[in-house]
Amino acid sequence: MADSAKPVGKREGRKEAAVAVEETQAVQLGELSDLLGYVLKRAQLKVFEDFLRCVAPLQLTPAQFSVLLLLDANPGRNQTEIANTLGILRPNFVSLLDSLESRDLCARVRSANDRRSHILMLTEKGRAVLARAKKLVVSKHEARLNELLGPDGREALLAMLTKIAEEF
Amino acid sequence: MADSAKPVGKREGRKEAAVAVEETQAVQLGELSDLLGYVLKRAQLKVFEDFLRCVAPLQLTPAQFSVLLLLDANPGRNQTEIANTLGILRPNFVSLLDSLESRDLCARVRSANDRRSHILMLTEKGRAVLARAKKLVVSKHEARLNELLGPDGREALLAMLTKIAEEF
DNA sequence: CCGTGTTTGATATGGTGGATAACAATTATC
DNA sequence: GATAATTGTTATCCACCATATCAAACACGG
Repeated sequence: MADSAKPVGKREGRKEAAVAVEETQAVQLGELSDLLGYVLKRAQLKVFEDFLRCVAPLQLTPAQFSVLLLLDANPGRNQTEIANTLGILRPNFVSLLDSLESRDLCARVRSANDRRSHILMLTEKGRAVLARAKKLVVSKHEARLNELLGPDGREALLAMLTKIAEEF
Repeated sequence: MADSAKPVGKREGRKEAAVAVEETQAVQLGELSDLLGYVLKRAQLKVFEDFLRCVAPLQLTPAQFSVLLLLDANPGRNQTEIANTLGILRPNFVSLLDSLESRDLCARVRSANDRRSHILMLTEKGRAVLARAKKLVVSKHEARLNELLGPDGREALLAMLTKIAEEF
């Protein structure tokens, strides 16, 4: 703290010099841009983000939407079966179902065969909401992806991702 | 509970009957298999899972690895800059850095120009670990993806995901 | 200079998902 | 009929993400 504490270089304090000379030079991603896992996660976040926007009027998360879809395609199944196919652990599936049931989108019905299990089914409202959600997803969400990648690009992407998801 | 409570059919008690007749029929994914977001997330989980396995000997998560990569490619940057380019919020980046610094993989050095900020740098050990991690990632992780998709397939996938991550 | 506003790293905190253990009720098995 | 397994549930823990706030340090206008 003898002669120059700040006087060091107010004239081009590295920030101003940067603006003039190098515009604060952006951070280089480097090899990160070749890391499939990194780009994959980034893309996934963007896609989910857009999904939420597109289906916002119906207040459905990707997980909730996927449950409604499964219930519609698989009537008569119980919680364990639905949760398993979605890769959700049974304990965590309970509150997810609670949220849907509290909104009267689906219902748990005690099975007659096995009184331990709950048969899951969509309510009328659930079917209606699902139908509207599907339309939003197709007309806004997937449409935007189609626009960005092209129909064939989207198919190719889907095929490769499916391969990874199933065989990796 | 009059005549047959259990006697209903021990011989094919609905589970056994299923095994014989329908093998407990798998739950149908239905339209879920065409939902890009769903497949994308599934694939992402698989890839991260494999990454963890491949780089397990070095005890590095994808996030930690990406930080080491960035520090190596961008010497002299501070926490805010690194965190921002990774999409990590500054508060959450603190503990992530703590974990790396406590293992002596990187270090925070007070900047001379701006004594608020910490210049981040890899330690010798950090560089060594990063080098070993890179080898594992390339030789095991990315190699497996190459094997599954083919070199051109992997490139095409990377290109489309990058497009989504950047332009979506 | 000085006061106001901003930035940086940090802490605290809340919310959400994922994972395990344990439990009562029910069913399966022998 | 006793023992084991399954189903839904609760409780709990941990990892991530997000917001508000703070002290220290800087920037800037008067």
